[in-house]
Amino acid sequence: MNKYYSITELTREFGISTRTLRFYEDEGLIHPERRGRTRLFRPADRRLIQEILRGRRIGFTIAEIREIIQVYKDPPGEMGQLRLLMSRVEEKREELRQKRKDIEDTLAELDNVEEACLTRLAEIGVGT
Amino acid sequence: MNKYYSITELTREFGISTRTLRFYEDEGLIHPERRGRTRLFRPADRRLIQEILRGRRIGFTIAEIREIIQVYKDPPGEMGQLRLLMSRVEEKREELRQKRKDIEDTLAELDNVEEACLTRLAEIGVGT
DNA sequence: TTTGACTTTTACGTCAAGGTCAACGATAGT
DNA sequence: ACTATCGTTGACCTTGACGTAAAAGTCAAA
Repeated sequence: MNKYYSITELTREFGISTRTLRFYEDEGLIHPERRGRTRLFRPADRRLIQEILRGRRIGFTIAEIREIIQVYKDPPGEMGQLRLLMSRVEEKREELRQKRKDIEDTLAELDNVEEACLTRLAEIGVGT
Repeated sequence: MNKYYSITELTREFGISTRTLRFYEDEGLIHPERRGRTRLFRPADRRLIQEILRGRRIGFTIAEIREIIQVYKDPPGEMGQLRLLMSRVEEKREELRQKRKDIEDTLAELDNVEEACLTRLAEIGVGT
């Protein structure tokens, strides 16, 4: 069985362009199979793309995403490397926690904006 | 009294460049006062810059940030405009909620990475 | 067999968000 | 008077993440 996805199938599912997927391959993020020159994406490739897009949404660069992928498929074996990796992971987490806070603050602000809008609408409504 | 901040004072506080602040002025995000040609930033400007940087951290573009600022200083008075604004605000909120979820998922993943690292370190430690 | 939908590679274009550099003015310290 | 430090404008440069167009191959349906 082993279903394959075509490139446009995936671009449609994820709302991205073929250029983007080819670009991600050039950048070493994904490695779809080939039949002749044509790319064949397997479920694992699909899941990887989902993760890439998630990384993109939260503002990771291609380089950062590549790095995370590397860690997953090939965790370093040497001690110093491991420690280095861990400290970099901790940095990333701190950054993400900050970002989460930023988002929560902004969501709260947007609540205010919405309320102000509703008030304003009521005023106008009354005047009409 | 009415304290003023100099441009470098602010760049140091926020870890950004003078170019960035001047760029934000060109883009109409801030409007510091002037004494001659020199910019004078007031506390209100400073707070605005903080909000701009928060927007930047969560991935808003300059245009989006400008738009939000506009809403704050000049909420639309016309009904259709208000409805339009509210729907756009709701879109933004949905986007932010998605982003928050992405961040939480990624934080969970980074937990796993860290654990894997610790396990690996223990293995190496034992072998040493 | 021609049309249409899909695929490929190569290569130049674009856009946002600043970086960088030049050339200069104002002010303060030595 | 000289040097440092901080400020200005204006112009071009850079980087990341793709967009877009050209030229061509594959395959199924009409």
